[in-house]
Amino acid sequence: TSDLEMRQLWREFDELGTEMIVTKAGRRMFPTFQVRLFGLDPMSDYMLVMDFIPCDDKRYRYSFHTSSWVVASKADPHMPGRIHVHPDSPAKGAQWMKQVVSFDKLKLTNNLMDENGHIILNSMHKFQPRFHVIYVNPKAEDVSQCQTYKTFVFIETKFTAVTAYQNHRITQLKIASNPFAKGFRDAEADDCVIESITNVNHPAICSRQRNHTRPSSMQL
Amino acid sequence: TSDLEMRQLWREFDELGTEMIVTKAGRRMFPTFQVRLFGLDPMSDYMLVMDFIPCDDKRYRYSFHTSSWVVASKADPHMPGRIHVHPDSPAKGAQWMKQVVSFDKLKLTNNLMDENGHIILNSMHKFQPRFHVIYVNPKAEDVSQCQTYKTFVFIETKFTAVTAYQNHRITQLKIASNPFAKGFRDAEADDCVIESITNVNHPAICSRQRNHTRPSSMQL
DNA sequence: TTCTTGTCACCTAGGTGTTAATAT
DNA sequence: ATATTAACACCTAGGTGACAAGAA
Repeated sequence: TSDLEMRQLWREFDELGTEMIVTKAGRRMFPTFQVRLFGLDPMSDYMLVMDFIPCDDKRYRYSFHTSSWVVASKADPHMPGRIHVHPDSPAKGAQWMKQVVSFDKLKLTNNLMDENGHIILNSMHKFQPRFHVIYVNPKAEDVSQCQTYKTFVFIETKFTAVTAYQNHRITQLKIASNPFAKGFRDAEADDCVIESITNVNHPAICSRQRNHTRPSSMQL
Repeated sequence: TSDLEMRQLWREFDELGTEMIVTKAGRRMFPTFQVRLFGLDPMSDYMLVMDFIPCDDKRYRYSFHTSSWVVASKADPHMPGRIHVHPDSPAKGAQWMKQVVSFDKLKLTNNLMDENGHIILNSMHKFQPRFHVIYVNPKAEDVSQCQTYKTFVFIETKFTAVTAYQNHRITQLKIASNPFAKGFRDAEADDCVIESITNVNHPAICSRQRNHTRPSSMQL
Protein backbone atom coordinates (compact mmCIF):
# COMPACT_ATOMS: atom_id res chain seq x y z
CA THR A 1 0.00 0.00 0.00
CA SER A 2 0.94 3.66 -0.24
CA ASP A 3 0.13 6.90 1.58
CA LEU A 4 0.20 10.41 0.13
CA GLU A 5 2.45 12.79 2.06
CA MET A 6 1.31 16.35 2.83
CA ARG A 7 -2.26 15.27 2.23
CA GLN A 8 -3.62 18.21 4.21
CA LEU A 9 -1.78 20.71 2.00
CA TRP A 10 -2.92 18.92 -1.14
CA ARG A 11 -6.50 19.16 0.10
CA GLU A 12 -6.20 22.88 0.77
CA PHE A 13 -5.09 23.35 -2.82
CA ASP A 14 -7.70 20.95 -4.15
CA GLU A 15 -10.51 22.85 -2.46
CA LEU A 16 -9.44 25.99 -4.33
CA GLY A 17 -8.79 24.10 -7.56
CA THR A 18 -5.10 23.22 -7.84
CA GLU A 19 -3.13 24.82 -10.67
CA MET A 20 0.30 23.69 -11.83
CA ILE A 21 2.52 25.88 -13.97
CA VAL A 22 3.87 24.40 -17.19
CA THR A 23 6.81 26.07 -18.94
CA LYS A 24 8.94 25.39 -21.97
CA ALA A 25 11.95 24.53 -19.81
CA GLY A 26 9.89 22.45 -17.39
CA ARG A 27 8.48 23.37 -13.99
CA ARG A 28 8.37 21.31 -10.81
CA MET A 29 5.06 20.55 -9.15
CA PHE A 30 4.12 22.19 -5.92
CA PRO A 31 3.14 20.58 -3.68
CA THR A 32 5.67 17.91 -4.60
CA PHE A 33 4.18 14.46 -5.11
CA GLN A 34 5.54 12.39 -2.21
CA VAL A 35 4.45 8.99 -0.93
CA ARG A 36 5.18 6.61 1.89
CA LEU A 37 5.26 2.93 0.96
CA PHE A 38 4.31 -0.15 2.96
CA GLY A 39 4.13 -3.88 2.44
CA LEU A 40 6.74 -4.28 -0.28
CA ASP A 41 9.03 -7.29 -0.31
CA PRO A 42 12.23 -5.84 1.22
CA MET A 43 14.48 -7.97 -0.99
CA SER A 44 12.73 -7.51 -4.34
CA ASP A 45 13.34 -4.81 -6.94
CA TYR A 46 10.69 -2.26 -7.78
CA MET A 47 10.37 0.60 -10.26
CA LEU A 48 8.40 3.65 -9.12
CA VAL A 49 6.70 5.50 -11.94
CA MET A 50 4.32 8.43 -12.39
CA ASP A 51 2.10 9.38 -15.26
CA PHE A 52 -0.71 11.85 -15.84
CA ILE A 53 -4.08 11.12 -17.38
CA PRO A 54 -6.63 13.67 -18.63
CA CYS A 55 -9.51 14.06 -16.16
CA ASP A 56 -11.92 14.66 -19.02
CA ASP A 57 -12.22 15.59 -22.67
CA LYS A 58 -12.49 19.35 -22.07
CA ARG A 59 -10.49 22.52 -22.41
CA TYR A 60 -11.11 25.06 -19.67
CA ARG A 61 -10.82 28.78 -19.14
CA TYR A 62 -10.96 30.66 -15.88
CA SER A 63 -13.90 32.98 -15.46
CA PHE A 64 -12.65 35.89 -13.40
CA HIS A 65 -16.26 37.07 -13.27
CA THR A 66 -17.43 34.03 -11.34
CA SER A 67 -13.99 33.06 -9.98
CA SER A 68 -14.36 29.57 -11.34
CA TRP A 69 -13.25 27.30 -14.14
CA VAL A 70 -15.68 26.92 -17.01
CA VAL A 71 -15.59 24.65 -20.05
CA ALA A 72 -14.14 26.44 -23.08
CA SER A 73 -14.23 23.68 -25.69
CA LYS A 74 -13.42 20.06 -26.33
CA ALA A 75 -9.93 18.97 -25.39
CA ASP A 76 -7.02 19.83 -27.63
CA PRO A 77 -5.34 16.87 -29.33
CA HIS A 78 -3.48 15.11 -26.58
CA MET A 79 0.28 14.98 -26.42
CA PRO A 80 2.45 11.88 -26.23
CA GLY A 81 1.68 10.33 -22.85
CA ARG A 82 5.07 10.32 -21.22
CA ILE A 83 5.96 8.64 -17.95
CA HIS A 84 8.40 9.66 -15.23
CA VAL A 85 10.49 6.91 -13.70
CA HIS A 86 11.76 7.78 -10.24
CA PRO A 87 15.52 8.25 -10.67
CA ASP A 88 16.32 5.84 -7.82
CA SER A 89 14.62 3.02 -9.75
CA PRO A 90 15.14 0.17 -9.68
CA ALA A 91 15.69 -0.35 -5.96
CA LYS A 92 14.84 -2.88 -3.29
CA GLY A 93 11.56 -2.69 -1.41
CA ALA A 94 13.51 -2.09 1.81
CA GLN A 95 15.13 0.99 0.26
CA TRP A 96 11.81 2.46 -0.92
CA MET A 97 10.08 1.83 2.40
CA LYS A 98 12.68 3.26 4.75
CA GLN A 99 11.88 6.87 3.88
CA VAL A 100 9.40 9.08 2.05
CA VAL A 101 9.74 8.81 -1.73
CA SER A 102 9.77 12.25 -3.35
CA PHE A 103 9.16 12.98 -7.02
CA ASP A 104 10.87 16.35 -6.82
CA LYS A 105 12.82 15.82 -10.04
CA LEU A 106 9.61 15.55 -12.05
CA LYS A 107 8.93 18.58 -14.25
CA LEU A 108 5.93 19.62 -16.31
CA THR A 109 6.20 21.23 -19.72
CA ASN A 110 3.88 22.43 -22.47
CA ASN A 111 6.60 21.99 -25.08
CA LEU A 112 5.55 19.22 -27.44
CA MET A 113 9.13 19.06 -28.75
CA ASP A 114 10.64 18.65 -25.26
CA GLU A 115 13.86 16.65 -25.27
CA ASN A 116 14.53 16.71 -21.54
CA GLY A 117 12.22 13.85 -20.73
CA HIS A 118 9.73 16.05 -18.93
CA ILE A 119 6.02 15.35 -18.69
CA ILE A 120 4.18 17.05 -21.55
CA LEU A 121 0.76 18.47 -20.65
CA ASN A 122 -1.75 20.68 -22.47
CA SER A 123 -2.27 23.98 -20.72
CA MET A 124 -5.83 24.73 -19.59
CA HIS A 125 -6.60 21.03 -19.27
CA LYS A 126 -7.21 19.00 -16.12
CA PHE A 127 -5.00 16.07 -15.16
CA GLN A 128 -4.88 13.31 -12.61
CA PRO A 129 -1.42 12.18 -11.45
CA ARG A 130 -1.04 8.42 -11.07
CA PHE A 131 1.58 6.49 -9.16
CA HIS A 132 2.69 3.00 -10.18
CA VAL A 133 4.70 0.48 -8.19
CA ILE A 134 6.16 -2.03 -10.61
CA TYR A 135 7.57 -5.32 -9.39
CA VAL A 136 10.62 -6.31 -11.40
CA ASN A 137 10.89 -10.04 -11.89
CA PRO A 138 14.58 -10.89 -12.03
CA LYS A 139 14.07 -14.36 -13.47
CA ALA A 140 12.21 -13.20 -16.57
CA GLU A 141 14.21 -12.51 -19.71
CA ASP A 142 11.32 -10.73 -21.43
CA VAL A 143 10.79 -7.68 -19.27
CA SER A 144 7.60 -6.66 -21.05
CA GLN A 145 5.59 -9.65 -19.87
CA CYS A 146 6.77 -10.61 -16.44
CA GLN A 147 5.97 -7.59 -14.31
CA THR A 148 3.28 -6.90 -11.77
CA TYR A 149 1.81 -3.40 -11.44
CA LYS A 150 0.01 -1.71 -8.65
CA THR A 151 -1.45 1.73 -9.40
CA PHE A 152 -2.41 4.40 -6.88
CA VAL A 153 -4.57 7.44 -7.56
CA PHE A 154 -4.91 10.22 -4.99
CA ILE A 155 -7.80 12.31 -6.23
CA GLU A 156 -6.73 15.32 -4.16
CA THR A 157 -3.68 15.68 -6.44
CA LYS A 158 -5.66 16.48 -9.59
CA PHE A 159 -4.91 19.87 -11.09
CA THR A 160 -5.31 22.22 -14.03
CA ALA A 161 -2.18 22.88 -16.09
CA VAL A 162 -1.65 26.60 -16.69
CA THR A 163 1.05 28.87 -18.08
CA ALA A 164 0.14 31.56 -15.53
CA TYR A 165 -1.89 31.26 -12.36
CA GLN A 166 -5.57 32.09 -12.83
CA ASN A 167 -7.06 31.88 -9.33
CA HIS A 168 -5.40 34.47 -7.09
CA ARG A 169 -6.08 32.33 -4.04
CA ILE A 170 -3.97 29.56 -5.54
CA THR A 171 -1.15 32.05 -6.05
CA GLN A 172 -1.39 33.15 -2.44
CA LEU A 173 -1.42 29.57 -1.13
CA LYS A 174 1.63 28.72 -3.25
CA ILE A 175 3.44 31.78 -1.93
CA ALA A 176 2.47 30.93 1.63
CA SER A 177 3.50 27.28 1.46
CA ASN A 178 6.40 26.99 -1.03
CA PRO A 179 9.76 27.93 0.57
CA PHE A 180 11.11 29.08 -2.81
CA ALA A 181 8.38 31.73 -3.03
CA LYS A 182 9.22 33.27 0.35
CA GLY A 183 10.36 36.43 -1.45
CA PHE A 184 6.73 37.18 -2.28
CA ARG A 185 5.37 36.81 1.23
CA ASP A 186 4.24 39.77 3.24
CA ALA A 187 5.81 39.95 6.67
CA GLU A 188 3.35 37.99 8.71
CA ALA A 189 2.31 36.16 11.81
CA ASP A 190 5.19 35.83 14.28
CA ASP A 191 7.49 38.08 12.28
CA CYS A 192 4.82 40.75 12.20
CA VAL A 193 4.41 40.82 15.93
CA ILE A 194 8.12 41.15 16.48
CA GLU A 195 8.42 43.85 13.86
CA SER A 196 5.61 45.90 15.29
CA ILE A 197 7.34 45.88 18.64
CA THR A 198 10.90 46.46 17.56
CA ASN A 199 10.38 48.71 14.57
CA VAL A 200 8.30 51.63 15.79
CA ASN A 201 8.08 53.76 12.68
CA HIS A 202 7.57 51.16 9.96
CA PRO A 203 6.04 52.74 6.87
CA ALA A 204 3.57 49.96 6.06
CA ILE A 205 2.77 47.46 8.77
CA CYS A 206 3.46 43.87 7.87
CA SER A 207 4.20 44.48 4.20
CA ARG A 208 7.54 44.34 2.54
CA GLN A 209 8.95 46.67 -0.11
CA ARG A 210 9.84 44.93 -3.35
CA ASN A 211 11.54 46.18 -6.45
CA HIS A 212 9.34 45.31 -9.36
CA THR A 213 10.33 48.10 -11.71
CA ARG A 214 11.48 46.75 -15.03
CA PRO A 215 13.13 48.48 -17.95
CA SER A 216 10.64 49.02 -20.77
CA SER A 217 13.12 47.74 -23.28
CA MET A 218 16.08 45.45 -23.00
CA GLN A 219 19.53 45.88 -24.47
CA LEU A 220 21.73 42.83 -25.14
CA THR B 1 39.01 -0.86 -17.08
CA SER B 2 38.69 2.63 -15.70
CA ASP B 3 40.11 6.09 -16.47
CA LEU B 4 40.59 8.95 -14.02
CA GLU B 5 38.85 12.15 -15.09
CA MET B 6 40.60 15.52 -14.77
CA ARG B 7 43.91 13.70 -14.59
CA GLN B 8 45.82 16.83 -15.60
CA LEU B 9 44.35 18.82 -12.70
CA TRP B 10 45.06 15.99 -10.27
CA ARG B 11 48.66 15.98 -11.44
CA GLU B 12 49.01 19.72 -10.94
CA PHE B 13 47.88 19.26 -7.37
CA ASP B 14 49.99 16.15 -6.88
CA GLU B 15 53.15 17.95 -7.95
CA LEU B 16 52.56 20.51 -5.19
CA GLY B 17 51.48 17.87 -2.68
CA THR B 18 47.71 17.61 -2.62
CA GLU B 19 45.94 18.60 0.60
CA MET B 20 42.32 17.79 1.42
CA ILE B 21 40.43 19.58 4.16
CA VAL B 22 38.73 17.46 6.79
CA THR B 23 36.07 19.00 9.03
CA LYS B 24 33.76 17.82 11.76
CA ALA B 25 30.71 18.20 9.48
CA GLY B 26 32.47 16.61 6.50
CA ARG B 27 34.15 18.25 3.51
CA ARG B 28 34.01 17.26 -0.14
CA MET B 29 37.20 16.49 -2.01
CA PHE B 30 38.52 18.83 -4.61
CA PRO B 31 39.30 17.82 -7.25
CA THR B 32 36.32 15.49 -7.13
CA PHE B 33 37.17 11.84 -7.73
CA GLN B 34 35.59 11.02 -11.08
CA VAL B 35 36.14 8.04 -13.35
CA ARG B 36 35.10 6.79 -16.75
CA LEU B 37 34.37 3.07 -16.99
CA PHE B 38 34.84 0.62 -19.86
CA GLY B 39 34.35 -3.05 -20.48
CA LEU B 40 31.61 -3.81 -17.97
CA ASP B 41 28.85 -6.22 -18.84
CA PRO B 42 26.01 -3.83 -19.78
CA MET B 43 23.36 -6.10 -18.27
CA SER B 44 25.04 -6.99 -14.97
CA ASP B 45 24.79 -5.16 -11.68
CA TYR B 46 27.81 -3.50 -10.14
CA MET B 47 28.53 -1.62 -6.93
CA LEU B 48 31.04 1.23 -7.11
CA VAL B 49 32.93 1.82 -3.90
CA MET B 50 35.75 4.01 -2.63
CA ASP B 51 37.99 3.65 0.36
CA PHE B 52 41.17 5.31 1.62
CA ILE B 53 44.30 3.57 2.81
CA PRO B 54 47.20 5.14 4.72
CA CYS B 55 50.20 5.77 2.46
CA ASP B 56 52.58 5.05 5.33
CA ASP B 57 52.88 4.78 9.08
CA LYS B 58 53.81 8.44 9.67
CA ARG B 59 52.35 11.65 10.97
CA TYR B 60 53.49 14.75 9.14
CA ARG B 61 53.84 18.44 9.77
CA TYR B 62 54.43 21.16 7.24
CA SER B 63 57.73 22.94 7.51
CA PHE B 64 57.09 26.53 6.43
CA HIS B 65 60.83 27.05 6.62
CA THR B 66 61.55 24.56 3.85
CA SER B 67 58.05 24.65 2.30
CA SER B 68 57.77 20.91 2.52
CA TRP B 69 56.19 18.13 4.52
CA VAL B 70 58.41 16.49 7.11
CA VAL B 71 57.80 13.48 9.31
CA ALA B 72 56.58 14.49 12.76
CA SER B 73 56.10 11.11 14.41
CA LYS B 74 54.67 7.67 13.93
CA ALA B 75 51.08 7.52 12.74
CA ASP B 76 48.27 8.15 15.20
CA PRO B 77 46.08 5.14 15.96
CA HIS B 78 44.05 4.62 12.82
CA MET B 79 40.34 5.21 12.69
CA PRO B 80 37.68 2.72 11.59
CA GLY B 81 38.29 2.18 7.88
CA ARG B 82 35.04 3.25 6.38
CA ILE B 83 33.99 2.82 2.79
CA HIS B 84 31.85 5.02 0.55
CA VAL B 85 29.37 3.27 -1.72
CA HIS B 86 28.39 5.36 -4.72
CA PRO B 87 24.75 6.31 -4.09
CA ASP B 88 23.64 5.05 -7.52
CA SER B 89 24.77 1.53 -6.56
CA PRO B 90 23.77 -1.04 -7.51
CA ALA B 91 23.29 -0.27 -11.20
CA LYS B 92 23.78 -2.00 -14.54
CA GLY B 93 27.11 -1.80 -16.33
CA ALA B 94 25.40 0.08 -19.17
CA GLN B 95 24.29 2.77 -16.73
CA TRP B 96 27.76 3.21 -15.22
CA MET B 97 29.48 3.30 -18.61
CA LYS B 98 27.24 5.82 -20.35
CA GLN B 99 28.62 8.81 -18.45
CA VAL B 100 31.37 9.88 -16.07
CA VAL B 101 30.85 8.55 -12.56
CA SER B 102 31.35 11.27 -9.96
CA PHE B 103 31.95 10.73 -6.26
CA ASP B 104 30.85 14.25 -5.39
CA LYS B 105 28.73 13.12 -2.44
CA LEU B 106 31.77 11.70 -0.67
CA LYS B 107 32.87 13.76 2.33
CA LEU B 108 35.93 13.60 4.55
CA THR B 109 35.81 14.12 8.29
CA ASN B 110 38.20 14.01 11.22
CA ASN B 111 35.36 13.30 13.64
CA LEU B 112 35.85 9.80 15.04
CA MET B 113 32.25 9.87 16.30
CA ASP B 114 30.83 10.79 12.88
CA GLU B 115 27.31 9.48 12.35
CA ASN B 116 26.78 10.78 8.84
CA GLY B 117 28.59 7.93 7.14
CA HIS B 118 31.50 10.11 6.04
CA ILE B 119 35.03 8.88 5.51
CA ILE B 120 37.04 9.30 8.72
CA LEU B 121 40.68 10.31 8.23
CA ASN B 122 43.43 11.40 10.60
CA SER B 123 44.57 14.94 9.93
CA MET B 124 48.25 15.37 9.04
CA HIS B 125 48.39 11.86 7.58
CA LYS B 126 48.78 10.81 3.95
CA PHE B 127 46.14 8.73 2.19
CA GLN B 128 45.64 6.94 -1.09
CA PRO B 129 42.08 6.82 -2.47
CA ARG B 130 41.07 3.49 -3.98
CA PHE B 131 38.22 2.71 -6.33
CA HIS B 132 36.51 -0.68 -6.41
CA VAL B 133 34.17 -2.10 -9.03
CA ILE B 134 32.20 -4.91 -7.47
CA TYR B 135 30.31 -7.39 -9.61
CA VAL B 136 27.08 -8.37 -7.93
CA ASN B 137 26.16 -11.97 -8.61
CA PRO B 138 22.35 -12.15 -8.66
CA LYS B 139 22.21 -15.95 -8.34
CA ALA B 140 24.13 -16.13 -5.10
CA GLU B 141 22.18 -16.11 -1.87
CA ASP B 142 25.26 -15.48 0.26
CA VAL B 143 26.36 -12.04 -0.83
CA SER B 144 29.62 -12.20 1.11
CA GLN B 145 31.17 -14.97 -0.95
CA CYS B 146 29.98 -14.65 -4.52
CA GLN B 147 31.33 -11.30 -5.62
CA THR B 148 34.17 -10.31 -7.89
CA TYR B 149 36.21 -7.21 -7.16
CA LYS B 150 38.40 -5.09 -9.34
CA THR B 151 40.39 -2.36 -7.60
CA PHE B 152 41.89 0.75 -9.23
CA VAL B 153 44.51 3.01 -7.68
CA PHE B 154 45.40 6.34 -9.29
CA ILE B 155 48.55 7.43 -7.52
CA GLU B 156 48.09 11.07 -8.56
CA THR B 157 45.07 11.23 -6.22
CA LYS B 158 47.03 10.67 -3.01
CA PHE B 159 46.83 13.53 -0.53
CA THR B 160 47.51 14.77 2.97
CA ALA B 161 44.46 15.31 5.19
CA VAL B 162 44.54 18.72 6.88
CA THR B 163 42.23 20.89 8.93
CA ALA B 164 43.66 24.02 7.33
CA TYR B 165 45.74 24.36 4.20
CA GLN B 166 49.48 24.35 4.84
CA ASN B 167 51.03 24.94 1.42
CA HIS B 168 49.94 28.32 0.11
CA ARG B 169 50.34 27.13 -3.49
CA ILE B 170 47.75 24.45 -2.86
CA THR B 171 45.36 27.12 -1.57
CA GLN B 172 45.92 29.20 -4.68
CA LEU B 173 45.39 26.24 -7.01
CA LYS B 174 42.16 25.33 -5.20
CA ILE B 175 40.95 28.91 -5.50
CA ALA B 176 41.89 29.03 -9.16
CA SER B 177 40.24 25.74 -10.09
CA ASN B 178 37.26 25.24 -7.76
CA PRO B 179 34.17 27.17 -8.94
CA PHE B 180 32.90 27.49 -5.38
CA ALA B 181 36.02 29.41 -4.41
CA LYS B 182 35.58 32.01 -7.15
CA GLY B 183 34.95 34.62 -4.47
CA PHE B 184 38.60 34.45 -3.49
CA ARG B 185 40.00 34.92 -6.96
CA ASP B 186 41.68 38.12 -7.98
CA ALA B 187 40.29 39.57 -11.18
CA GLU B 188 42.50 37.96 -13.75
CA ALA B 189 43.34 37.07 -17.29
CA ASP B 190 40.51 37.95 -19.65
CA ASP B 191 38.55 39.86 -17.04
CA CYS B 192 41.60 41.89 -16.19
CA VAL B 193 42.13 43.01 -19.76
CA ILE B 194 38.55 44.11 -20.12
CA GLU B 195 38.58 45.90 -16.79
CA SER B 196 41.74 47.81 -17.57
CA ILE B 197 40.14 49.07 -20.76
CA THR B 198 36.67 49.89 -19.51
CA ASN B 199 37.45 51.01 -15.97
CA VAL B 200 39.99 53.82 -16.29
CA ASN B 201 40.42 54.83 -12.68
CA HIS B 202 40.43 51.49 -10.88
CA PRO B 203 42.10 51.75 -7.48
CA ALA B 204 44.09 48.51 -7.64
CA ILE B 205 44.55 46.86 -10.98
CA CYS B 206 43.29 43.29 -11.17
CA SER B 207 42.56 42.88 -7.48
CA ARG B 208 39.18 42.80 -5.88
CA GLN B 209 38.11 44.41 -2.61
CA ARG B 210 36.82 41.94 -0.05
CA ASN B 211 35.22 42.44 3.33
CA HIS B 212 37.15 40.38 5.83
CA THR B 213 36.54 42.48 8.91
CA ARG B 214 35.05 40.41 11.68
CA PRO B 215 33.51 41.45 14.98
CA SER B 216 35.88 40.68 17.83
CA SER B 217 33.07 39.14 19.83
CA MET B 218 29.79 37.60 18.86
CA GLN B 219 26.35 38.17 20.39
CA LEU B 220 23.65 35.49 20.12
C1' DT C 1 -9.29 39.00 -25.36
C1' DT C 2 -6.97 35.32 -23.90
C1' DC C 3 -3.00 32.89 -23.42
C1' DT C 4 2.14 32.32 -23.65
C1' DT C 5 7.02 33.63 -23.24
C1' DG C 6 11.30 35.47 -21.42
C1' DT C 7 13.57 38.07 -17.88
C1' DC C 8 13.97 39.51 -13.41
C1' DA C 9 14.40 40.13 -8.09
C1' DC C 10 14.22 37.25 -4.47
C1' DC C 11 14.54 33.27 -2.36
C1' DT C 12 16.47 28.09 -0.77
C1' DA C 13 20.35 25.08 -0.38
C1' DG C 14 24.82 24.31 0.11
C1' DG C 15 30.10 24.42 -1.31
C1' DT C 16 34.55 27.73 -0.72
C1' DG C 17 38.70 29.72 1.88
C1' DT C 18 39.32 33.35 5.55
C1' DT C 19 39.74 34.65 10.01
C1' DA C 20 39.76 34.98 15.08
C1' DA C 21 39.37 32.35 18.83
C1' DT C 22 40.15 28.13 21.09
C1' DA C 23 42.37 23.80 22.17
C1' DT C 24 46.39 20.87 22.75
C1' DA D 1 54.03 26.44 18.72
C1' DT D 2 50.96 23.92 16.36
C1' DA D 3 46.49 22.28 15.21
C1' DT D 4 41.45 22.70 15.33
C1' DT D 5 37.01 24.96 15.39
C1' DA D 6 32.97 27.89 14.25
C1' DA D 7 31.12 31.87 12.09
C1' DC D 8 31.36 34.39 8.10
C1' DA D 9 31.38 36.72 3.18
C1' DC D 10 31.13 35.16 -1.16
C1' DC D 11 30.23 32.12 -4.42
C1' DT D 12 27.47 28.13 -7.51
C1' DA D 13 23.15 26.17 -8.71
C1' DG D 14 18.63 26.42 -9.25
C1' DG D 15 13.40 27.00 -7.73
C1' DT D 16 9.63 31.04 -7.11
C1' DG D 17 5.86 34.39 -8.85
C1' DA D 18 5.74 39.15 -11.00
C1' DC D 19 5.75 41.57 -14.95
C1' DA D 20 5.99 43.34 -19.73
C1' DA D 21 5.84 42.08 -24.16
C1' DG D 22 4.44 39.03 -27.65
C1' DA D 23 1.36 35.63 -29.97
C1' DA D 24 -2.96 33.67 -31.29
